Amino acid sequence: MESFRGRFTNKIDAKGRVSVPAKFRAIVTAQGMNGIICSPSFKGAYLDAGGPAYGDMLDQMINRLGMFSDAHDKLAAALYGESQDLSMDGDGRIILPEDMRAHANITADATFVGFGARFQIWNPQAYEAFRADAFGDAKTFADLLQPENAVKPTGGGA
Amino acid sequence: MESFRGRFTNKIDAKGRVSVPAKFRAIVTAQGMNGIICSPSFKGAYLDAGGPAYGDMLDQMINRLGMFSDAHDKLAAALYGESQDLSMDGDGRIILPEDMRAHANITADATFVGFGARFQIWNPQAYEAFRADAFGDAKTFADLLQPENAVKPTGGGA
DNA sequence: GGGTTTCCCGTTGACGCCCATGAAAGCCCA
DNA sequence: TGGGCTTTCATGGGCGTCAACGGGAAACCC
Repeated sequence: MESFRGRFTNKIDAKGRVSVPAKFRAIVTAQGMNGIICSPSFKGAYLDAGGPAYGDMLDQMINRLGMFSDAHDKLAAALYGESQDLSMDGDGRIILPEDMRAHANITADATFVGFGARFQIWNPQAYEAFRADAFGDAKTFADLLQPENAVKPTGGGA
Repeated sequence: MESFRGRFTNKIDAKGRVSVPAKFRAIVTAQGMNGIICSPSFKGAYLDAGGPAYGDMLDQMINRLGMFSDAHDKLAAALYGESQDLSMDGDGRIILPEDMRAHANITADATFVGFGARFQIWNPQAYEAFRADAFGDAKTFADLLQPENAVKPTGGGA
C-alpha cells in the first residue's frame, strides 16, 4: 500500500472547502474511494484521516473486541461516532464539518501531514509546535524501529 | 460491508417522525431493507439499530450459545423480544414507538451515532455526556488497537 | 366516526457538480 | 543551460439537486 508522505497547507474557502493535497487524493482514489475517512483524534487537537485501507484497519482492530463490550463502545464512539466519510468534489475538495474544525482549532488554513498508513489534519501553528516536539522525542523511541528479523543486541562488541 | 459512520441529530416532528440520516439510509437500503432493525439497549438509555446485516450478526452470535441456556434466553429476550422492524416512509423517516422513546428519553430530537456494524439512537444531551466520557477513556483503551504483528514497546517511553 | 397511520407535495437551506482563473511546476527544445 | 510552453493544482464562484422538515389529504382500524 502506498504511504502518505509530506506536509501540505491549504486554504479553507468561504464555503468551508479545502483541497485534499493531490498526492493524498491519488492514494485514496487508487484505493477506490472518492473521499476520505476522517475523525477527531482522541489524543489531541487534530484530525486523523485516511482512505478505505485505513478504515479497514480500524474495522479489523475494533472487530477483535466484543461487539457489546465497554471497550468496544467507547472506542467505537471515538472512532466511528465522530468520524465521517467526507466525499470530495470534482476538484478534490472536502468540506470539514464545523465540529471537526472546532476540535482542531482550524479556521483559515489546514495542514495535511502524511503519517504512512493515515494522515493528519492540523491547525498550521499547532502542527509546527508539535513537529518541533516530535523531532526531539523521536530519538528516545528509535529502538522500536525494528525489522521482523531483527538481530537481538546481546552486548558483545567493544 | 459498509460501516455506519458519523453523528447526526434530527428533529422529531409533531407526528413522531424522524428522518434516518441519508448515509445510514443508503446503507440499509443497499442491504435490501426499506427500514431498520431497532431495539432498546440493555446497557443504557439508548437504542441499538442497524440493517439486515446487523440482524444476521446478532443471529450468528446468539446461535453460538446453548439454545436453552440462561445466557441464550436472557440475551434473546433483550435482543429479539424488544426489537422491532421500523419501516421508512417515502422520505426515509421512521416512527419511534413510545416505549423506545421512553427508554432513551427522546423527546424533541434524536441523535444517530454510527458504530460500525450498527448505529445507536440517543437523546442528544445524553449522548454528549457519553461522548465526553468515551473520549477521555478512549486513550486508556487505545492499547487494544494493535496490528497482529505488533512490536512490544519494552522501553523508550518518555 | 374519531383517531391514527400512510402517502404525497411544498419549502428551505445545504451540499454536489460544474466552469473559470491564476499560479507554480514540470517538460521540451533550442 | 536557459527560455517558453504545457499541464497540473489550488482556489473562487454560480447553479441545480437533494435532504430535512412541515403540513394536508387519503386510507385504515378499531
